[in-house]
Amino acid sequence: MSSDKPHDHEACIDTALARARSLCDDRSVQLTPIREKVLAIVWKSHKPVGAYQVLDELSRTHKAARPPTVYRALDFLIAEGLIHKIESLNAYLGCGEAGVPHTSQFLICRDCGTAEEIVDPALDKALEAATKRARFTVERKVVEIAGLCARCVH
Amino acid sequence: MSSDKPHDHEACIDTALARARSLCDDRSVQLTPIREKVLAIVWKSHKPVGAYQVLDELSRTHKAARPPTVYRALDFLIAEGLIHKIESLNAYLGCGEAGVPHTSQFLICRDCGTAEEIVDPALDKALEAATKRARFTVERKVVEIAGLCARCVH
DNA sequence: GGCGCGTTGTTATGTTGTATCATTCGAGCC
DNA sequence: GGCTCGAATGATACAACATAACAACGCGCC
Repeated sequence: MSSDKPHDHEACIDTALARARSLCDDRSVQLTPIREKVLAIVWKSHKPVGAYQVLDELSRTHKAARPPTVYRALDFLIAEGLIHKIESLNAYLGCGEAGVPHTSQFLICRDCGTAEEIVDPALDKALEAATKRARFTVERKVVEIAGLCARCVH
Repeated sequence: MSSDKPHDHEACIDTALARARSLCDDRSVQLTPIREKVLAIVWKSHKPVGAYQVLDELSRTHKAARPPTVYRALDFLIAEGLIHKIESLNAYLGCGEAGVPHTSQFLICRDCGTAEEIVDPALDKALEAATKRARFTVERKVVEIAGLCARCVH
């Protein structure tokens, strides 16, 4: 997230969950309790979360949870565009633009650990131009910028 | 690589190794036999290579090789800018622009497996503008586009 | 000769992700 | 009611990727 002031993160989670429920309903796919719980865990912060960290949390309420439980839920959520995988961290992050077509670009702070999803049409355009020039058919874009966010650079 | 015609890959490897030797010499760092061998293995193709695949190859001539052997060599080569890590594949690729400051952007074909390193000033500029706007201090950029290359799309 | 430092050897372990098959459960149908 | 089918989950095992920690070696240098 980009706000410089603290935000009501409970509301933030609630919004994300409500939107997820609505989207899954529209698409006639099942946001099961496990999937919803995993989504909530990922949304607990704006920091990318590892799959085994999700597993730890999930285990508290769901003793049967095993790695495949988590990975299946994560795969579902990614397929539905509700979360993103941060490749450079092997971690997962709630998508703030779920349901809106967009490409994912991230600013990841190595100090506070937060990852901000940015939407930059100019960057998209540059990417498109570059791939078109190479006659490359794009299926997936990974843009992950690591460094220090505005708050941590001081 | 971007050429549509086959190229002399032996020459390609030789060039990369020669440049690496020259750069390491300039910098007074040691391109030891293990490191050079690992670099040669990575350069055997223009496809990203996994660390354990490197280990398999290295083991043929170097029986003592273990995971740390390989990862130390890879870390050295990355630090010297001689190879890149492709985060979305957990694999490593020879850098065609070693010694020249540049940001790494890759077009990765899911069909033939080749990864082409592109240099696109417009893309760089867009990235810079986006991060500047967010007052984000960049340390590392990961741009990896997956899809189908011009040869495989047909 | 002994010290410091960079490199490699060695063993063990940590972290991330999948394969495979069994089981459950609800919707639609006869 | 009993069937079947498919989606989701349970359960076990394993594969793939990466690092920790300490020992040993070799070489330049005082």
